[in-house]
Amino acid sequence: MTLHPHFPPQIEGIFAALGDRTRRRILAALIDKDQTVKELAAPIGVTLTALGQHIKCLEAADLVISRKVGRARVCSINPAGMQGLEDFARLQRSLWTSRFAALHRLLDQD
Amino acid sequence: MTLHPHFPPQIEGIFAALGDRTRRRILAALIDKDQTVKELAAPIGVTLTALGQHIKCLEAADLVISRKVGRARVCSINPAGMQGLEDFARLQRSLWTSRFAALHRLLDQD
DNA sequence: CCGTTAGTGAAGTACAAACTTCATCAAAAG
DNA sequence: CTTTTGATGAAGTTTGTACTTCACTAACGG
Repeated sequence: MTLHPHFPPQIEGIFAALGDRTRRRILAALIDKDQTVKELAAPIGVTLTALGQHIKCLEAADLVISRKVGRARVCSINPAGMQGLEDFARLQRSLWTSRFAALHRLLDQD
Repeated sequence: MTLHPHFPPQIEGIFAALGDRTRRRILAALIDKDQTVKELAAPIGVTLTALGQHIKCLEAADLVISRKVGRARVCSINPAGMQGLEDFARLQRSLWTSRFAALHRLLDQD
C-alpha cells in the first residue's frame, strides 16, 4: 500500500516512549545514576504502580534495562536505544539532504 | 527543584510531535516530495481539518515548513528539526558513555 | 514468625488529544 | 457572477492513556 519506506517499528516505540513528559524525566534521572523504582517515583510524585508501568514502556523501547535486586528493581539506561535514535535521525536527514541535492541537479540542468 | 539538566524545550516538541503515528506518516510522505494538505490527507484517510492540525503541530516542532500557494498549503520537511534530534541523541549517548567511563575508572582504582 | 517495605496485576477513573462535523473564507474554474 | 475546491476556525465527540486504588506477593528486619 505505502510506496514509501516506513519508520522502523523500533523507532516508533522510541517516539511513543519519549513522547511522554514523565518518561523523559525518568530517563533524565537515570542519566545521573542507576535507580530503583521507588527512588525514581519519589521526586516525580507518582505511585510505584505508575512508575513501574513507565519502566515497562521504556524497556519495550530498549531505552532502559532493569534487573531485580532482592525486592527492588534497579533501572539503568540502555545506550543502544539512544544509538538507534541517533542513527535514525542521521538517516532521515541524509534522505532529505539527498533529495534536496537531486532537486538542485535538476534545476541546474540546461 | 530539579538538579539534573532537563531536555531542551525544543526537543520536547519534537518528541511530542513524533509520538503520534499519523504525524510520522505525514513526515514519511514528505521525505519523498513536498505535498499539499489535501495530497497528504488522502492516503492517510483523515479530513483536511485533522491534517491541518497535525501540520500546525509539526511546524511548532520545527520539523515541517509550509507556505500558501494560491488556496493550497504546500508542506516541506524542515531539516533543522532532524538535525536537532540527531544532536540531542548524540549528546544523551555521550552523557551515558562518559558516566560509564567514570564508573570504570572508579572500579579500576586500587 | 510477624510486621514492614518494594513491587506488580487487575480494574476503574480522569484528562488529554486526535478526529469529526459544520460554517466560513478565499482562490480557482466555469 | 456563480460554483467548486482547498483550507481553516469553532465546537463537540470519542478514543487513548496516564494515573489511581486495592489486593496480593516476595523480600528484608525485628
